[in-house]
Parts: sequence; C-alpha cells; structure tokens
Amino acid sequence: MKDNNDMPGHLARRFQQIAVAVFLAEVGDAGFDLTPVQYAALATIKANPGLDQVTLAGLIAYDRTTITGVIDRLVQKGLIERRASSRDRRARELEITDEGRRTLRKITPAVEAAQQIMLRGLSAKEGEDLMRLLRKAIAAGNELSRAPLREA
Amino acid sequence: MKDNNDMPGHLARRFQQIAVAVFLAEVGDAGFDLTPVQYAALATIKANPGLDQVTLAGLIAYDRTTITGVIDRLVQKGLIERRASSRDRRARELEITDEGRRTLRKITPAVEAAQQIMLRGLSAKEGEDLMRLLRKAIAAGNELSRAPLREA
DNA sequence: TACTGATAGTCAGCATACTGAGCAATATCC
DNA sequence: GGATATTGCTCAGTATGCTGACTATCAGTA
Repeated sequence: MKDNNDMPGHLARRFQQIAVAVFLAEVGDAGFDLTPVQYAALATIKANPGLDQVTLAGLIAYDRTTITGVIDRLVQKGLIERRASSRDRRARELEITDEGRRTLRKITPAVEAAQQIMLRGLSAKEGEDLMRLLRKAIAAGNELSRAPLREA
Repeated sequence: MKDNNDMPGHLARRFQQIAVAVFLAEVGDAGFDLTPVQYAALATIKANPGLDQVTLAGLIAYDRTTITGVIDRLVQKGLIERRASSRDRRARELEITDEGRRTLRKITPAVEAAQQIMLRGLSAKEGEDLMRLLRKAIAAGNELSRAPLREA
C-alpha cells in the first residue's frame, strides 16, 4: 500500500496549501487583503497594460471562468479598471490604477518574505532544486490542465 | 522584477493544478467519478476503520470544515458509512462499505498511473528528488496552515 | 457537583477551480 | 457576401479550502 507521502499529487496539494497560508499570513500582517491569485493577476496586469482577460489568464494559467471573478474583486477593490476594447468589442482591456500600483509596491516585501518562508526547511540549493524540478514537471504537463500557460 | 517562475508559490499552484487534472482524467477514463480529495479520504478510512472525522482530517491534512462535505459526498455515493460513536456522542465513526472497497481496488491502477503522468517530464531520480524536497518543505511548514498533518 | 475550558461537528460566507452551456462579436471560407 | 467556425466573456452548478461562529458534549477542576 502506497503511503500518501509517496504520492506526488498529495504532496502537491499539501505544498500548495502551505504556500497559500503563508502568503495570506505575510500579506495580512503587512496590512493588505489580497490573495495569491489576485496578486499574480495584479502584477501581470501592471506588466502588460491593456491586455485582455484571455491573455491574462494564459499568462498566469488561470481558467477563463475563474479569471472573471478575480477581476471583479480587483475592480471592486479599486486596484484595476476593466473597460471595453475599441478594437474588439468582445474583449475587455485591463489597466492597473494608481492605487493598484501603490498596493503592489508596498506589498512586494511581504510577498517575497512569503516565498522564503515556504522554503524555510530547505537550503538555498535545495530551494533552487525544488523550483527547477517543479518548473520541469510543470512544463511537461502544461497541456494537461484546462488552463495551460500561454506565452504572450 | 521577479518572474512568476521564480515564485515557489506560483509553481506550487501550477503543479497542483496539473496534478488534479491528471488525476481526474485518469480516474474518469477508468470509469469512476472520484476526486483526489475523496480518494485520499476513502483510502484513509479503509486503512483506519472506525476513525472519527477529526482524526481523518488530521491524517490527510484537511480542514475540519472541508471534511464534512467530502464525507457527505462519499456517503452519498455509498462508499462509506457515517454513524454516531458510542463512546463520544459528539463524534461520528467512519467505515468503508463493500462498495467502497470494490471501488478503491478497481481505481488503484488509474491512481498510480496518474502519479506517473504528473512526473512524466522527470527522470526517475528527478521524480524522487522532487518528492523528497516537497516532503522536506512540507514538514517544515506543517504548522503554518490551518489544517496541519496529525499522526494517529 | 457545578463551573470552566476544550473538543467534535456543522453552518454561513467567501475565494479559487473546473464543466458545460450560452451570447455576442470576429474570422474564415466558399 | 453570407454561412460557418472560432473567440472573448459570462453564468449556473459543483467541489475544495478557508474564517469565524455556533451547538452539543466531554473533561478537568474547584
């Protein structure tokens, strides 16, 4: 009988669970109310001004039906704006607001601290190894989920 | 500016996302409708007959409020039974049914195939390394989530 | 034994994720 | 140019996961 600890799927779930908890704790302590998912979306919108929702979803590997709610909440918080595209009337262009930019700047230290804490049981080299192996496994499995990563 | 690919949190989410998709695809192809979470609960109930919900949650690191719904669905599918404990009237004892045992036996190949597929980009040694590093990081972060792993 | 604190379970509410369906608009092909 | 396919987005429904609150019960102690 295989143990849970021999199942990559179980380890994946557990590591993700801890990663989210650490992120929320660090960001919360810093005085912000932003989830890991919202943070990634916000940072990606800042780096790609005016992108549409499908492109955003592709850049961070979110499902297109998930991104709708995430964007709703970022708009609600005043961190981004969503407006109709002039070129394609189906699409919505996303833009970060000044408030969003400020939030992103102030929250960065907490986010980076969180990334450290997630790996606190590992040496620097082990942390690098873990990230390298994850990247490799993810690259090989990219097309297996409904929301694969898509380059711009 | 740090890239998403340098963030262990982002890699964790992505790997977990692929792991779930692979699991559901393999198990679905085998003709079963069981999630990774339901599978782990079912297997743990089989291995620990009569355990209560809190103990089960601790063994697989689920939140106690999440386990309620998972158990509801396993009961609904006829794979387990939930009955009041005679020793502690607050607690519910969980028992696998014959149907649950049959299901577990028949889906095991699909589950194991899924674990292979998740790691298909890695060599055998790399897969082992990845699991070892995940186990180590998880052990160090165990207490950081609301639902830590608890030994029996 | 009565009080107090801890524990088992549930519930409401919110935030991902996904399936599948649908609408509107754009692209493509004949 | 018009039928057809595709694309961007949304919605309803289901399944984790979590926070925080609540009930019922149990355990320890004054």
